[in-house]
Amino acid sequence: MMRVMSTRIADTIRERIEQMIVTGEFSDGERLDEVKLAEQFGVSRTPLREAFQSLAASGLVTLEARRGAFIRHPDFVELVEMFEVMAELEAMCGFRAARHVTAAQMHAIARTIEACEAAIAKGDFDEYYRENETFHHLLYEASGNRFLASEAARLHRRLKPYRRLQLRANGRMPQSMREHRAIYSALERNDSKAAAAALRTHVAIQGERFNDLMASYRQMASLKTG
Amino acid sequence: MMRVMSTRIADTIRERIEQMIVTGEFSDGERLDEVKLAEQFGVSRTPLREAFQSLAASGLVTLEARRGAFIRHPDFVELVEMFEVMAELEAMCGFRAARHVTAAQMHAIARTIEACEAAIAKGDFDEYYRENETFHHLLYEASGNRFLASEAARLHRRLKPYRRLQLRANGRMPQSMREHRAIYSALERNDSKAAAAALRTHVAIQGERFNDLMASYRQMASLKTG
DNA sequence: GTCAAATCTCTTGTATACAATATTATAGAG
DNA sequence: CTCTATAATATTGTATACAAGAGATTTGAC
Repeated sequence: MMRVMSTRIADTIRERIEQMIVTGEFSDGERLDEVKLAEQFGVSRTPLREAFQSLAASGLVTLEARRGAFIRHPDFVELVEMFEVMAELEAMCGFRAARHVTAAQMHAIARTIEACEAAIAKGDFDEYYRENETFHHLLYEASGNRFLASEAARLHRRLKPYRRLQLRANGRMPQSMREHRAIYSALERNDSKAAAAALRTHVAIQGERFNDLMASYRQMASLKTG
Repeated sequence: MMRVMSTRIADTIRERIEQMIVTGEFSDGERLDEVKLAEQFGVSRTPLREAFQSLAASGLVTLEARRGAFIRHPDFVELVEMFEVMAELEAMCGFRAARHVTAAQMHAIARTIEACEAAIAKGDFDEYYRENETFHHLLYEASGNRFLASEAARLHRRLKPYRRLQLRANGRMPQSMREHRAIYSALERNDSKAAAAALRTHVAIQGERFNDLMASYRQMASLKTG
């Protein structure tokens, strides 16, 4: 889980631009100016172009030949689609985890659930987000399918900013915690179908959650164009 | 489906290297020599490095900081894992397609099935592979979830060389065709669960198919080290 | 005043030069 | 002979220079 420190400028730049994108510093469709950004970061265009490619690979920007890199915020429909796939991937993780999870993994999962609840009690949002992420990553690992785990983690990461807004938008945390416990319980009983169903519910956008996301999306949209 | 012609050297290089990787011209773990390849292709290192990044994004090579780009053939376990995820993604496509598929899409799917059968009758393998790919891509589109479709297509593409070997290894084509018809039938009846199940069976590696893949993998492995 | 064509500028794509790090070879000590 | 430290070499990472295409602007015709 610990990131290895890289001395590559391109990687650093990539992270900084990603942060800027995620915090809504660019509007949708905006072109990323190579020379301006290079100047701003005090580097040449070379590492910037590498960063652009990397960002394009994770879908945050699109590269158009001889036109440049353009910010690509998912529209609302795409966002729903992405959450739908995320739900299914997590369900798959849960399904498999119910059979493959080890005692040590169950212990670690239990610990993050408690840490989440403690964070809520303290009102420490950042702590909650961190522990929540750990919870999900542990689940991916517990699937026993490392490729699945990496794909799930990739999409999870991509959805991070939207999930965060969604949760912050209203007091969904207690409900989310109950779902965590339901997932844990299903794993404990080695009930694959229940685990899959619990995770699908936990992640999917349906009912009021749909409205929550829409609200948070509008909020982001207003940031973007502002 | 038609690829737009790009004049970027980097893109051309990327495709050529990908082709070389896929046809087993590099051994697993082999380092791709920037200067040698640049010379070989008659270009500078710049577009080569871009191609490396792109290849890394699709998982064909891994980039190690200040060490270079290394060929990353999936080992057998990883391959099975990837097919497992592919099966689930296709099942998801089928599940959704059973509800969303249009008459025009059904027509197009029927046409590719017939084209597949005609290709088998003619003994035209390349034709079969092309039509089979179209069949699956049509299914992805029919899911009505464009993000899902793009993710499925991405993984499908990544698995292409292995699927090809697997099919060629033995006379699985007739069975595969029966499964295509079963999928079509499920879609026609708007039976989501049946469509999902049929696709899971079609793609998943289980029973004898496991042995087929293992055999073809050994074949590739011998190519790689040879 | 509007439209089209040509030119000019700006931006990306590629090549090359330079810097910094990893790998290998070599020399020396034990 | 082996192990370690140091130097030499090779390779990647970054900067800069150059080439080429896209977009903007100006000029001209109608």
